[in-house]
Amino acid sequence: MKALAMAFRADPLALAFNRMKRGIPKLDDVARQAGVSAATVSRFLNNPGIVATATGERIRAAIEATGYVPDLVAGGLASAKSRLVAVLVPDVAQSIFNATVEAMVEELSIDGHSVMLGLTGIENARMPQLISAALSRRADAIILTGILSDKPSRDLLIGRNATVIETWGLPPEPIDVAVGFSHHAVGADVARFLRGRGYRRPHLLSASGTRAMERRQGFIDDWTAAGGETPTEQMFASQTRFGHGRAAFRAMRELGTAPDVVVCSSDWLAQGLLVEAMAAGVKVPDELAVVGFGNLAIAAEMRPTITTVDIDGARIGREAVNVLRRRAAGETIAERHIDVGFRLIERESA
Amino acid sequence: MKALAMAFRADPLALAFNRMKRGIPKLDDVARQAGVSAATVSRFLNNPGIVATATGERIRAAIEATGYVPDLVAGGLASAKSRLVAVLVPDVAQSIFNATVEAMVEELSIDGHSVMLGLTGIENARMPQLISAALSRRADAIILTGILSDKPSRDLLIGRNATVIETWGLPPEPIDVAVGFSHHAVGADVARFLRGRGYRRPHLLSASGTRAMERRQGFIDDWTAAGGETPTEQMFASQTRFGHGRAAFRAMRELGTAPDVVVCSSDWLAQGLLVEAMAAGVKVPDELAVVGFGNLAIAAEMRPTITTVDIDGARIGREAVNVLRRRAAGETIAERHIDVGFRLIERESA
DNA sequence: CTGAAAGCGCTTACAG
DNA sequence: CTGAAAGCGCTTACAG
Repeated sequence: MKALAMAFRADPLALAFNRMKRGIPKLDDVARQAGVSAATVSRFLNNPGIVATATGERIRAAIEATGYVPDLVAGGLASAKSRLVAVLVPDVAQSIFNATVEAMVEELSIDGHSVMLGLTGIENARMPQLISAALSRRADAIILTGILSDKPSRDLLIGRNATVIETWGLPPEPIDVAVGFSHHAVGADVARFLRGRGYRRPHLLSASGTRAMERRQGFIDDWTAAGGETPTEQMFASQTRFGHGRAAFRAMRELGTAPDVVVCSSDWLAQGLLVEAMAAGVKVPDELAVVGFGNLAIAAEMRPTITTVDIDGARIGREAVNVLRRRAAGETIAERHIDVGFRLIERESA
Repeated sequence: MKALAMAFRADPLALAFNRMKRGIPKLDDVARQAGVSAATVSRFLNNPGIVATATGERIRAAIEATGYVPDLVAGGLASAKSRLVAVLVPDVAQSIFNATVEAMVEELSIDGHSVMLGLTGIENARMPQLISAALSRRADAIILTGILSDKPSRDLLIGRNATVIETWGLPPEPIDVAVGFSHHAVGADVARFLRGRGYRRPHLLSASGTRAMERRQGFIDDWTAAGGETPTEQMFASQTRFGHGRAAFRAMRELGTAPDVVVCSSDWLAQGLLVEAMAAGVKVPDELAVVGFGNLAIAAEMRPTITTVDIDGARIGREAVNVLRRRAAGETIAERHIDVGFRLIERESA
C-alpha cells in the first residue's frame, strides 16, 4: 500500500490522480464548494475579520464538508513566513533545559507556531548543521540554549538578520536577544551564603561546560576576595549525572583536608552525593553539607531536602517566546539582555 | 532593524529588493554563477551522482561562493516530500519517553530529516490539533507514543494513508505500524518474579494512564490465577512523580494489612518510596521490598539499587525510524507489530 | 468586501 | 548528462 503510493510519487499526473482518489482537498476545492475565489478563502483562513460574515459562514461550511487542512508548506513559501521556530538544545534525555523546552513548545503552539527540535549534542557539536537546517526551513526564529560560539554560524545569522534568542546565559554580545541570568553571580551568591552559614572548607564539584565554569569562577572570585582559601575541586568531563555524585563522594574522602560543604554544579550531582553519604552513614548537613543547582523536583523531595539555586526554566522559555510575540506585534525590542534572575533556596542539606 | 524588515515584508518587490540587499542567494543565483541551469543545480543537490563531475565541481564552488542554503520549504512543495517527521509525546519535562525522543531525533537527523516536536499533554488532550498541524506541514511521517485513540484523528490519518508509527505499546489494530512491548506481559512477569521470591502481600502503586493500567491488570491476572489474594492498591490521577512515592508510603502505613512488597508504576515512584522508607527507618527490602518500572538511570544509582523493568526506550526510537528508512528504500513492511520486549532487572530493592 | 493574476523557490518529466 | 517549462498550493498587491 505504501509502496504503491511511493511508486505514484514520481509522476505528477499520477500524483494528482492519487490525491483526487484519496481526496486530499486543497484551497481551490474549498473555494469552488463555497462559490468564492481562492483568495477569499485564504483571507478567511488568515484573517476572518475581513471577510463578510455570510461568505465566511459558507467557507466554514465548505472547509468542514471537504475536511480541508491548509498546506503550510505552500503557505509558507507564498508568504515568506514559516510559522516555524527552531529550538536547539544539547539534549533532552535528562536535561536541565527540559522545563524550558516544554514551556517554549507550549507557548509557541498557542501562537500557531510549530517547533523544530534540534539536539546539538555534547559541546554543541552539531550546532552549525542545525542552524543551517533551521535556515533551510526558513524558521521564523531560532531559540538556543547557551551562547552561540561558532563564528561561521554567528556570521551567517547576523548576515541574514535572523531572529535569534540565546537563553540560559547573558553573553556580553548576543547575536540578537539573550534571555537568562548571570552564572557568575550565582557562584558568588552561593559563596556568600555558605560563608554566612559558617562553612570554611568548600569543595567544588563541577561539570566542565561553559556555564558551570562561570559559576565556579563566580564562587572562587567571591570566596577568595573575602579571604577564604582557594577551594579544593573536582571536574567532570561532560554532563553531571547522579552517578558522578557517588563517585565524587568516594574520591573526596581521600582528600587531605576534609571539606565541610560540597558545591555541586547540578542537583543530580547533589543527589548522588547525598545517597552515597547516607549509605556511608555520614550525616548531612552536620558532617557534610551539600548545595545543588537547578532546583529540580527532586531537590525538594530528597531526604534531606537539597539547598540549591532555583532557575525558573519555564520562565526563560516563556520570556523567549514573548520576545517573538512583541516582534510579531511590530514592537522594536530595545533590550538585548533579559535577566530572569535566580533564587537561592535554603533547605536542609546546607 | 527588525521592524524595518517587517515593514518591507508586505511588498514583494521590496521583499526581492530586501533579499538582494541582504544577499540571500537562491538556486538561480547558484546556477548563474556556475553557468548551468537551475535544474542541474537541483539535481546536484539531490543526487550528485547524476551530474557530470566537472559540472558538479563548478556548482559546488558556486554554492560555496554564494553561501547558498537550499529552501526546503520550496523544495518540499515542489517534491511533495517535506523531510519532516512529527514526533508527538505527552511531555518532555520529566518523561520516560525522553530517551526515545532523543534517539529518534538523532537517527532522523542522520537521514536529513527535521523533527517537529509536539507535546500532547495530559491524557493526550492536544493530540488532534497536533495531528492536524503535522498534516498541515505535510510531515512525511508521524511518530507518537502510546496508541492513538481519538477516532476522528485515526480516520483522518487512515484516509490519507499517512505513515504513522505508534510506539511504547502494541495495540491490536495499529493505524499503520506499532513499535513497543506488551504492558500486560510486564505486569505478569513482575507477578511471577515476586511470587518466586516468596512475597505474599503485594501493594500496587499505579498512575491511571492506559499503559500503567495494562501492567496493573497483567499483574493482577497472573497473581490471582496463581492463587494469590487480590492485591491492595493505590492510584494516582496522572503522572507518577517522586513526590507521590513519599505520599504513598505514608498512606500505606495506615492499611490494615502491611504489604511486603510495593509494585510501582515508575522508578520515580519507587525512588520516592525508598527515600521515605529510609527516612522512616524501614529497611528495604527486608521489611518492605520495592519494584519500579522503566530502569531510569537513578534505578541503578539509588541505595539500595532498585529492582525494575528495563525498557530500551532508545531502541524503540531507533526501530521506529528504521521502519521509515525501510519504507523510504521501497520496502513493504509486512509486520504491523514490532516487539522490542523488556527485561526484569533484579537488584537490591526486591 | 472580493476576484484575477502574478509570484514564492524549488523539482521533475520530457526532450534532446 | 543537461535545459526549458510546467507545476507544487498557497498569499497578496492591485483593481474594482
